[in-house]
Amino acid sequence: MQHPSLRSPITAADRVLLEIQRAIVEGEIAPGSKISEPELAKRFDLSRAPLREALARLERCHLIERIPNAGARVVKLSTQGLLSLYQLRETLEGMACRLAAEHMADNEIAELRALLDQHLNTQRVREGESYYQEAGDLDFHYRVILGSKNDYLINILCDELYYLVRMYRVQLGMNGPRVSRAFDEHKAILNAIANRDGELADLLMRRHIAASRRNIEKQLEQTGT
Amino acid sequence: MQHPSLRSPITAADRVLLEIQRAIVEGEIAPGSKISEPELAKRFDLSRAPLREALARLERCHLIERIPNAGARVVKLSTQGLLSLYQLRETLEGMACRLAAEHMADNEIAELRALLDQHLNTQRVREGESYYQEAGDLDFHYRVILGSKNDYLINILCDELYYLVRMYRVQLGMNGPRVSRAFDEHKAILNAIANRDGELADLLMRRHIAASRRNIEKQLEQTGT
DNA sequence: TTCCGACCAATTGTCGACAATGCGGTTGCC
DNA sequence: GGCAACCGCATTGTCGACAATTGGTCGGAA
Repeated sequence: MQHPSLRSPITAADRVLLEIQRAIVEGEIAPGSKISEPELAKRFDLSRAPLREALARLERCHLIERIPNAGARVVKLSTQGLLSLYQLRETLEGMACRLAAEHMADNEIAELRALLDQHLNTQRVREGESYYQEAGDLDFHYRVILGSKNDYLINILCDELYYLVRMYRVQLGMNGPRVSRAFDEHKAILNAIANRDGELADLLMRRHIAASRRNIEKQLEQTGT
Repeated sequence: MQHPSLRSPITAADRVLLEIQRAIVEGEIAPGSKISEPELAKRFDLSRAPLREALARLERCHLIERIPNAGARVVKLSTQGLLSLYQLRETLEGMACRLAAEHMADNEIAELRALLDQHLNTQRVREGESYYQEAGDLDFHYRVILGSKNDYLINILCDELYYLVRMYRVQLGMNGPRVSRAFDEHKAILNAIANRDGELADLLMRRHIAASRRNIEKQLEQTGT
């Protein structure tokens, strides 16, 4: 499965999936709250069949947890969960960087560099708007991951883990002073990839994600357990 | 989602899932062949609703590939796919080893050591029977993965990747002379974990899986592309 | 002969209703 | 008064039928 919006025919299940995904990630549906199939079916005005299809995919990207004959609940954010998630991200995205340094085409690297400059400019203009930072950051990470050319790795990171990552970042209101530093780290990672130094790219990406984790961790502890 | 057989109520979708999983892994349903929902529904004597639920989970563990409005096909084995899969396994199971060295309880390690001795004995008796080797090997890897105590990592390896790993091994008839060497490697990995040397455990597991990959790769090239 | 377009059968996506299971409140007993 | 079993209700799992889309085939025109 790839990102639904990229697949040719957009089915009803796809639409409701995107809608619910957004609602959960942005906290519109509260973490830990119960998912009622009849209620959601009525709310989106469709039958339970496509809704269940959507729920199956939501479970796949860890946004909900289902128990047979008992229903589904939205996941709860926790320090433990954040730690496990970012621990995995460090390893996987580090691996992605190493592979990207081997497999990315020269023009892909050039495009990525252009993207980075562009994001840096829009960032300077729109100081403090976390949305653009969020989008820009994700864009960079996505491209590096795709550059690994490993389909299983791409699937896990982009389809199964990233919605949850976004959920943590959005719900904890990430912006703060880390924004500009993140751009520098991206630049360094890109340089390592451009130099075909996979080992360094791996290391830098791990540190980059670890720093991001500490940042969120701090925020989460402030907000409360 | 955890392994279906471990969840309390076994639904109809679970039964047919296990059945089809087995059929695909063992090659009873040919790789690349089309999956017909009406046909399977008739074959297992149930409606298409639970069948589609099963198909969704089969897609999740990469045993089938679905295209909207066009149907599902059993995955085809390929050198490229094997490479990507084992590349990922090296990284993930290496990580699992490192975490297991940190988090496994002493009694868990003791149990794992007992398991290894037991498997070694049964292996000596049943020389050449690849089934027991297969089961024993998986058992070892599963325990190490569970020892990592990282739920996301456990989910990816045990629920999403391992059916595919088994598919490659079963369909290529893995037995050969690597059996006894694998036991020694397991032993070395366990020792590293017992010594709480995560770095070494990581390295040894990566080598262990790389060796396994080369073994299968050789077999796959002999059999044909 | 080859390419293009429309038809047609088969398959997938969706729907509404029924059956089975789990949960909460109530009642009865210790 | 506390605990346990019972019962009704809501929710999930399953079913069969209908609608929408696809892929292939047949026919016609360049």
